Amino acid sequence: MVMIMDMSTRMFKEEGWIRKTCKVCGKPFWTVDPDRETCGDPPCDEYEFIGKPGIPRKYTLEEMREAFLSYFERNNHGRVKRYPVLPRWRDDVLLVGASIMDFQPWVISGEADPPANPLTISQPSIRFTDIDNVGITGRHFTIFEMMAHHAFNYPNTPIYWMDETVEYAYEFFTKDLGMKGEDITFKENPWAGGGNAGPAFEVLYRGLEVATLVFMQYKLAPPDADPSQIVEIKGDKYVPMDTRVVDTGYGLERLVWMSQGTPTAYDAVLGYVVKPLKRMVGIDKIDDRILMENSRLAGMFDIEDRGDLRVLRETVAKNVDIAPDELTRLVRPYELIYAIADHTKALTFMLADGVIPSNAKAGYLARLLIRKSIRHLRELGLQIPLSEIVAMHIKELHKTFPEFKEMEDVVLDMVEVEERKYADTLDRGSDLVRREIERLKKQGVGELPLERLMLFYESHGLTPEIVKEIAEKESMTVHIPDNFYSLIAKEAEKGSKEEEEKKIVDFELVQDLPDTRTLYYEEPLMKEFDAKVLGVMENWVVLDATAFYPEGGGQPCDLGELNGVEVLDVQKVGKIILHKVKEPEKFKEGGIVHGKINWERRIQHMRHHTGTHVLMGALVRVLGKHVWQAGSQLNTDWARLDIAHYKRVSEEELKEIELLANRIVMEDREVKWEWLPRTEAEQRYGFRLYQGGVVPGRVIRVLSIKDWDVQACGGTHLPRTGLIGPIKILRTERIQDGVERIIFACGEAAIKEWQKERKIISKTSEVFRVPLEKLPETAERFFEEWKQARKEVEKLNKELAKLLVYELENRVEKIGEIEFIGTVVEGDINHLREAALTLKRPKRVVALISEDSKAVVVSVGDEVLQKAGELIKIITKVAGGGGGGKKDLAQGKIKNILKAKEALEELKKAL
RNA sequence: GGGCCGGUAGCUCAGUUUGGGAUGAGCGCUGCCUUGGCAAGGCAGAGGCCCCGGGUUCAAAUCCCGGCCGGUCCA
Repeated sequence: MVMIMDMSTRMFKEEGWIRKTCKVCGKPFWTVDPDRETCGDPPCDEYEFIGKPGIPRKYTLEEMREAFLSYFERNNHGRVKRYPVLPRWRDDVLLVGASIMDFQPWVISGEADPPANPLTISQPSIRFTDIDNVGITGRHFTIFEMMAHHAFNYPNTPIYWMDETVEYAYEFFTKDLGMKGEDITFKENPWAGGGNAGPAFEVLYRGLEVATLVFMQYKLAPPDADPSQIVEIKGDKYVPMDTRVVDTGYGLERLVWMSQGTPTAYDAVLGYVVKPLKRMVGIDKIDDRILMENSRLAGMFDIEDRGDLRVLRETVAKNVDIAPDELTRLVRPYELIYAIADHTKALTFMLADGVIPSNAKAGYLARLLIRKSIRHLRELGLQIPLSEIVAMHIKELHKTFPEFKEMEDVVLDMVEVEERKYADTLDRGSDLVRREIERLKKQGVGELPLERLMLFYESHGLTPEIVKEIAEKESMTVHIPDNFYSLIAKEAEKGSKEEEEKKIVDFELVQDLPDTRTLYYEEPLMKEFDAKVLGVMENWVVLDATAFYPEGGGQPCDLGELNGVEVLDVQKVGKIILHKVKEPEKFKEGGIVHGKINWERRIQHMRHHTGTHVLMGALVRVLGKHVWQAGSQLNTDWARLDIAHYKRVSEEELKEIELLANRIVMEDREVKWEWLPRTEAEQRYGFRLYQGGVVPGRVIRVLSIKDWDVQACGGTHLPRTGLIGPIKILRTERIQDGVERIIFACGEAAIKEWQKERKIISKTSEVFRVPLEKLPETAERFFEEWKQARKEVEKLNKELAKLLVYELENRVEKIGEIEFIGTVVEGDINHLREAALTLKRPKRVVALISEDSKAVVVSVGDEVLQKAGELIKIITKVAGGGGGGKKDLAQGKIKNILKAKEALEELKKAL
C-alpha cells in the first residue's frame, strides 16, 4: 500500500487555497494564487530575491533567530537551549544534523520527557553530504541553524498536528516577517529518514525552500508487524507510531539571506569572515551582474564532480558573454572564501563541543574540514594561520554562544596542532612525490600514472591538485580525471566487507520474571545476603534480590558462592540478573539461598571504579574541558581509562594528574548517588553526565564525587574517596589518533605494582652488582662496551681473513686455464666470505669449507664459465645441506663435515 | 571499525619486486689541509640489535604470521 493522505488542512479549506500539480516536476502543491503553475522549488522556479529582498526589512542572524523563537514563545512553546553538535546522548550518529536528533531516541520513544512540550529551538546542525556544493551554489552549508517547533503527541496527551503547524508557519512568515502570502507555496513531499517517516510540506518562497514541516507518524515496521498496519513510503515498510511528532525545520541562514537579497547566503551570514578575507586577498571587484547571474544559475545546480562544475561555468559564461576561464578566474576566489568561512564555522562548533581531530569518526570530519580549509587558503595564496579565522568566529559568536569563550584556548591550540601536522604531511609527501618522479623519469615515463596519483591521496593524504603542482615543477605531466574522488570511493568499496554480528545469548526465558532487587545499590558494602530462588534455567539461577553485581559499564561481574556453590558469571538481561553456577541441580524454585561475595575481588573493582572517576576529574582539570572518557575497563589488579585528547600526555602532566588525584583521595571526599529522571539530570548536570557512554532508561543513576566529578554510572562505588587507597598511574598508550589510554592501579593493586617495580630494580642491580642509583649509567656503560666488543670481533675477523688469505694464496692448483683453491678451514660464514672475495681473481675458483661452522663459500672469477651458484650444488650434493648464490659468489652450509674433502675433489673434477 | 603506506647511520632516505656481500647515498658530526678571518672546497674518520617476536630456509633488512609504533584515506 502506497501512502495516500489527505493534506488539506484547516487553513487551506477556510482561506480558499488551491491544490495544484506542478507543470514541471508533477508534484502536488498548495497556493492561494490561481495563476500559479509551478511548485516554487528550484529548478521548477528560480531565485527571485537576489538583489530584491523578499522580506521588507533586513535581519541579522541574531535578529532572525530571536524573531522566530519569540514568535513561538508567544504561542505557548517552551524555548530550549541548543544541544551540542556532538551527540553524547546517542551513539548511532556522528554529528547532530537536525533539531529532531536532540530528542531521539529517548523523548520520541517516551523514555524521557521533552524539556518542554511544545517547544521551540534553534539547533546548529552539521551535514557533510553537500560539502562539495559549499561556496559554489550560494545556499549550501556544512553548518546551519535549524530553527524548529516540535510537538510530541503522546498517546493520551495530544498537543497539536497538521492544522496548527501550517497556520503557525504561515502566520510567522506573513505577519512577523512580512512575506507575501500569495508567493508562498506548500509542496507535498512525504519524508522518510532515520527509521521514521510521514507526510510533509516543503514551504517555498520566491524560489527558495525556507522550511520543511514533517508529520512524523510512522516507524520502520518490525519483522513481526501486523500486515494490516503496514504502509509503504519510498520503498520501505512502516507502521504507525504511538507518539506522533511535529518535526519542523526553518532555515535560519536562508531567511536572513531572503531578507538581505545578497548574491549568496554566505554574504548574508558570514560577512565577519568573508569581508576581512576579501580584503586580505585583495580580490578583484566583479561586476554585480556576473555575480548575480552566477548565483542565480548556481542555485539550480548540484555539484558532484569537476565535470558538473565545468558545465555550470560554461553556462554562466555564455549568459554573461565572457570566456569560461575568465569567469573561473573571477569567481573562484569568492567560492574559496565562502567555503573557508563556512568550514571554519562548522569546525568551531565541533571543536568547542568536544570533537577531537583524529583519523576516526567525528574527529576525522573535523580534520577533513581543517585540511580542506588550509588547501583553500593555499589556493588563494593567503598565508595566515587557520586559527586566526577560527578566532574570528569565536569573537563573533561568543555573544550568542558563551561556551566558545571558555573553550577558546583549547580550540585554537587544537587547530594549531592540526595545522602543523598537515604541514608535516605535505612536507613528507612532496619529498615522496619528487623521489617517485625521479624514478619514473629514469624509466622514461613522462606522465604520472593514475594508480600512483590515487596511492598518493589514499596513503599519504596528498590531493591530486597538490601532486600536480609538485610534479609540474619537475616537468612531469599529471592528468586528473574529473571523477577522481568517485574512483577513490569505488576503490574503498572493494575493500569493505560485512562485519560479523556479535552473538547474544538467548535469554527470552526470563521475560516473565519480576525485576531483580539490586542489593548492591541499596547497600554497596554488603558482603553476604539471603534471597529466594525464582527460577533456574540451564545453569543460570534467578533470585528475587542479589548483591552480586552483573557485568556492565566496564566493571566485571562479582564472583562468590550461593549456598556454597561457586558462582561463575553474573549477567543482566533487562532488569533481571542471572547467576551462572557450577552445580545448578542444587537449586530449586522457591528455595532460600545464602549468597557470599568474593569481597577481595569486589572491593578492588570498587576502588578502581571510584578511582576512575577521581582520575577523570583530575584529567579534565589538568588537560582541559575537551577531555572526555572514550571507554574504560576495570580489572582486579589494574584498570584503564581511555580519554579523548589531541596530543600525547607529557610526563609533567602525568605527574600533576597523579598528584591531584591522590590529593582528592587524601581529602576523603564524599561520594553520593541518586536516581534522576533523564531530562532533569541532563538539565542539572549537562551532557558531561554521559562520560561512560550512552545509558538507557527513563531514570538514570547519577554518581557524584563532591565538587569534583558527576557522571551517569551504574557501577558500584565506595562511599568516600579515602577508601580508594593510593592511585598509581602505570603508563599511557596512544590507542588511536586523538585517544589516550591511561593505565593505572588503585588500592592494593597499586601497592603490588610498587613491590613489583622494586623487585625488578633490585634484581637488575643484583645482576650488574651496583647500587640502585647507579643502574642507568652502568647499563649505558655495559651497552657501550658490548658494542665496542662487537666491533672488535668484526675487526679481528677481518684480520684472520687476511691471514687466511695469505696462507691460501700458496695453495693454488692449476686445472687447465683455471686456478683452483679448495680447502677446509676454520671460521664463520662472514669470515669465509671475506677471504673468498679477497682471493677472487678473473680466472680463479675459490671454495672454502669451514670445519667448525660447516659453512661453505664459493667465489668465481669473471673469466670462468661456470657459475658459483651451480658449483656450490656439487659440494652440497656430496656433503649434504644446501646453498646457492649468484654468478660470482655462493654460500651455504653442509651437513656432513667428514665428506668435505670428498666434495672438494668432486668440485675439482667439474672444472 | 575497515583499507592502504611506512619503520635501515643523529636526520632524510636507497636497497625489499627476484632471499645470498650494509664499498649504502646525501645532509649533519669529528680531525686534518687550504684561508688574515668567514663562506666554501679538499682529504681522512667515527657513527647500524636493518622496530620487536615467531616461522620458512643451508641462508632473512628482504618471504610468511603475530605484535608495537607512525602516517593516511574511507564510513
